[in-house]
Amino acid sequence: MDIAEADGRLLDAAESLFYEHGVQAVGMDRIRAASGVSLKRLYQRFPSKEVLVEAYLRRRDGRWRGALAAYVAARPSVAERPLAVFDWLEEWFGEPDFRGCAFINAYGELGSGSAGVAGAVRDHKAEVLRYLTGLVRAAGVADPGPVAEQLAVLVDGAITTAAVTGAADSARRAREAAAVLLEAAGAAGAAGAA
Amino acid sequence: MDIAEADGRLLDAAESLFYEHGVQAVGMDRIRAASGVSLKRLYQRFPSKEVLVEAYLRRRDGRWRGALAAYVAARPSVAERPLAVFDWLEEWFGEPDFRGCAFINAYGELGSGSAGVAGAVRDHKAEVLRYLTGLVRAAGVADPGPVAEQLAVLVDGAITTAAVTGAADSARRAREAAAVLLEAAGAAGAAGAA
DNA sequence: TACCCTAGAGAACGATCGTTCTCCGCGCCA
DNA sequence: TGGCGCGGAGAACGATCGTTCTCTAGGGTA
Repeated sequence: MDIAEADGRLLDAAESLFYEHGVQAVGMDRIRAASGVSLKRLYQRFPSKEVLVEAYLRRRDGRWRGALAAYVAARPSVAERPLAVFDWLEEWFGEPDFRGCAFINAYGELGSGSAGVAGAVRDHKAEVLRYLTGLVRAAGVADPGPVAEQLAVLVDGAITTAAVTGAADSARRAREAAAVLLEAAGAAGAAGAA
Repeated sequence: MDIAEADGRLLDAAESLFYEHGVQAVGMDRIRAASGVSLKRLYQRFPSKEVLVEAYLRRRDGRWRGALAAYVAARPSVAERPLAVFDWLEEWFGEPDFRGCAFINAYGELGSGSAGVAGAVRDHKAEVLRYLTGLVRAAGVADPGPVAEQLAVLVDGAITTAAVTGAADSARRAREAAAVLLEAAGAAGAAGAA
């Protein structure tokens, strides 16, 4: 097993275990068992649990935003794309292992004690906001910043609501709200389109 | 020290420590030290940590909603009250010990492992939604359910955004969004009022 | 064939956790 | 006054944590 594969297996195991059970509830030995990588190699690649947690969050950030962007980009109309974000959320909420936002969960658990984790979470939220701002601008809103911030609030709210209630309809409600906000802000006409 | 005072001191200590550092990062001995209540009494009143955590959440739920309702009820106009929720959030976000939603934090940390905690979190969110529904109805919206759900999403999103960014302006953005949504739903004229 | 470096398996270590137990001193009732 | 029970302080216990160490086996090089 080369280094790249060991890293991948470690991060895969870390992601599924940390996300499902929380960070503190999962010991390093459990990651070793799930990954099949020895403890020695684990500590060679990630010299502490905190480093591994931050690496898990940063890789998940890239993948999560990549999957979202790929889904949204498939919509031909730029006016629909901001709303497509919420369609993607609804699909995500329906997945059986959905358990809320990994970044908010990690921040609530460790944010006050780990600067690295807090930084990864802040970076993720900032990137999402940047991405939403681009979508809103492309949809024809002259001043996209405020609306994008509103959409970001709706995204986070929909995620946490779905996590707690276990139902996916918060995505629908957030989508309807986003449509109203976009229309009020002067976006091109697709607001409200199914 | 009688039982009521011991309970109060234990829950006070649990609330400030659990909320600031997370549940798993705080040991029972630290709660004993902060409360001044002996470990023996602690376990007489709360026979396990999980029971204490759930009691902490349920007491916080009552106080949190009580403080919100008191603030909102001071607004003379029922049409303004749904928006006053976000004014209260903005004040809360500015407090130095603000660290996000205690319920979402606890759920992310323990939700998959503790049915009692998960139930307390779900009950809290359901009560908040019930309260918002009443406010929206009183503001003159004929079908308050969907709008109240949207406001609940905005509330949760504003809280988590404020927690991660450390800035209180997500409350303003959420308030503006709520005003647009209420007006679109046919609420009485105060929407958008400062 | 003899040697060395690496990696794996898992024991070991010190710390800390939730929980229980021991011991002691103080206040109440006869 | 003497005994009794309750509560406080904190040691103790077993488990588990993050991290390191030991031991051993195997493969590449002279």
